[in-house]
Amino acid sequence: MGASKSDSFSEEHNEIANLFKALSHPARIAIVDYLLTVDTCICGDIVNELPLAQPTISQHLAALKNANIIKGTIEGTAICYCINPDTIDKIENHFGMIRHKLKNKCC
Amino acid sequence: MGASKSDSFSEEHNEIANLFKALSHPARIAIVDYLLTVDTCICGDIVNELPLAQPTISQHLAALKNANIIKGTIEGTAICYCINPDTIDKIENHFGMIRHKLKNKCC
DNA sequence: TTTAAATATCGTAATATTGCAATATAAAAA
DNA sequence: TTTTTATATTGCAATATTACGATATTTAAA
Repeated sequence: MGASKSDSFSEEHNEIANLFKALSHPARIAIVDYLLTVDTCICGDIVNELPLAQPTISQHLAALKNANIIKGTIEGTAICYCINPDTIDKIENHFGMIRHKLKNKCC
Repeated sequence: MGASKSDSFSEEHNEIANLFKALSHPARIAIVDYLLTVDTCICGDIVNELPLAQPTISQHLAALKNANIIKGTIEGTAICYCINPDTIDKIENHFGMIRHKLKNKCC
């Protein structure tokens, strides 16, 4: 075996796990952080910010985009990426649920 | 290569990425969900709830414990796991930061 | 049209994760 | 002490992720 048995779990559990997986690498956290720090929607200068080669960063951006955590629009030869607030909301709501359920617990 | 270049990233980025990695599998999401649903701190009956073998669940529990997302206390031959609210706080604070930084952005 | 710039994709090697059978460990019960 | 119960660890096979050089693609500039 080795593959994750995603078929055995609920759609919701798979969905939220995939969001976390998209955020489970320091480079992708750094990309999100950088997108939040720069004032405008920025483009490929992320390559200059991170100690990774351009194809690697492109892959990480694709992973974030695939999970809807960022969105990008074509701008000449560049692509302008920015955070997708809707997905941030979705994750925050999940923690809201956790927080709510934790209220009546023993720990 | 293949290994993550964690040395190249900040301590903080690695730490938050590790928290997300611990939550990046549907089985571990299901475990957290179950721990939140059951009224008391529960023990090994998670094995009966999930479509995975006991050693696999033990591994997932170890991953969650290693990330401080759950904590466990020995109770006879059983171990009583429950959510660690402090770590939930830590993750929520991260999203609070994101939310705050998003306020002044263009997207 | 040719060149330059920015990003994506392909191919591949190295490493990590996932899952489970078999086995070990540890404490309660008989 | 022996057995049972609950959990952890080991070893291994299958799959996924990470990283990057080489190359493709696409659009602006010359």
